[in-house]
Amino acid sequence: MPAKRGRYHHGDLRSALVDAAISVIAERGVRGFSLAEATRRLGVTTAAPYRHFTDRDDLLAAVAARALSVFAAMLSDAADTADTPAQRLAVMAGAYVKFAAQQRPLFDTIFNLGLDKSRYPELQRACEPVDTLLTVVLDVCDGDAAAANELADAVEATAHGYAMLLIDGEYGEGLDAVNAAAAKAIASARALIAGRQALRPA
Amino acid sequence: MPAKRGRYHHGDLRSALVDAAISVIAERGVRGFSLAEATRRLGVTTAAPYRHFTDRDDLLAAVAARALSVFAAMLSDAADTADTPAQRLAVMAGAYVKFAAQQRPLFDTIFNLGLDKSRYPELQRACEPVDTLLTVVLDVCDGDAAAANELADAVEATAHGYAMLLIDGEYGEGLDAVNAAAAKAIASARALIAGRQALRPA
DNA sequence: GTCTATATCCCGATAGAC
DNA sequence: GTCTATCGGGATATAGAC
Repeated sequence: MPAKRGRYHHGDLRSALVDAAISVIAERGVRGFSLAEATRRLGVTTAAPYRHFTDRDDLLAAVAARALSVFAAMLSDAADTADTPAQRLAVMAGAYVKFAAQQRPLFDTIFNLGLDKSRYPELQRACEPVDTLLTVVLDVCDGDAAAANELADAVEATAHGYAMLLIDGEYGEGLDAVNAAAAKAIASARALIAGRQALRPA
Repeated sequence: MPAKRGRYHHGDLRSALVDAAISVIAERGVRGFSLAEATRRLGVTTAAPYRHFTDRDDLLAAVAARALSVFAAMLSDAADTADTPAQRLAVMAGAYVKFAAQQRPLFDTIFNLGLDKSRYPELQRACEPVDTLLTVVLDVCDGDAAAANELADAVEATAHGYAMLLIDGEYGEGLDAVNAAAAKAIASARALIAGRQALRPA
């Protein structure tokens, strides 16, 4: 690794661009992102990225893929702190909300960018670990896979809703709002588990 | 009403701009909206809107306000089809999801535009009817206002999550996906009501 | 693998005429 | 209340040199 600093001529511009994109998104929001600004921060020209990405969206897809792996790791870590499947599902709901708040640029890149996921198979693959994690509920439902999916969907939707409303400012700003929303997501997950009979189509 | 058509010189450009904005958003997405495109569709120049709105965001806030009134009406209509408070809450969750799908430009303007709601008091007021509607759960919770708020929050978050994931394409496209998501939101609302004991901080 | 230079396009906003 | 004209800004993307 030569690593001549100061002017990304050292061969890892691709990865550096992903980092730069994240910091641009962090400061200007996901819809304030521009490729030009990212290159400016790295001291390269606007033409440089086109060696590594076909276009602007291609770079953003790479950002989303990285974001998904961080997301999956966070959910996984949370799950490891619990001992029962029901507890695992509940704490993952809390972690989901905290991820949205603590890693907002990443969360926004995944969910608020609106890129055609179908066009980036890389993203489809990156989603799988997250889906897999939520399947811990299988035990809760006595091995009924269909019931487990309904429950996992419901908890995911609830966590997602709290996350979105939180970053939208509906619960206020600051750490207290984050903790409150996460606690509500956990409590809701428990309520869904308790009332899961009602989830079945009957 | 003079109503000289053909070139909005008839005095209702303000309202026409709101309509045009909605159709632009419908076709290009909420982040593809531009003031210039809206004026183009009306056959007026880009300078014209500034008689009626201070800037681009001011117009979008007007769109959001109209969207919120449509939203509240839809929730209200749904509530009227049910007889018990619990049923009312559940069908509103379903209507929430359907609104997102059927009036997507309006839904996106409310929730996916990311405008500073604090800066537009007009919007704060437009939100109140929606919040009020969700308070029907007071009866379900035996008059316990705190418990009712928790439950209303949980149902709102769940409906919001299903709505967002639906329009994100997580459940597929088409009418079937919409109906399935709405049904899930209703079932989840019932499950939350059934398991509401778990919502209390304990 | 990056740079220089450029082509092309779009946007929001304002000043002043009518 | 709308138009004409324009300013100033920023974006993506490509061609060709090094």
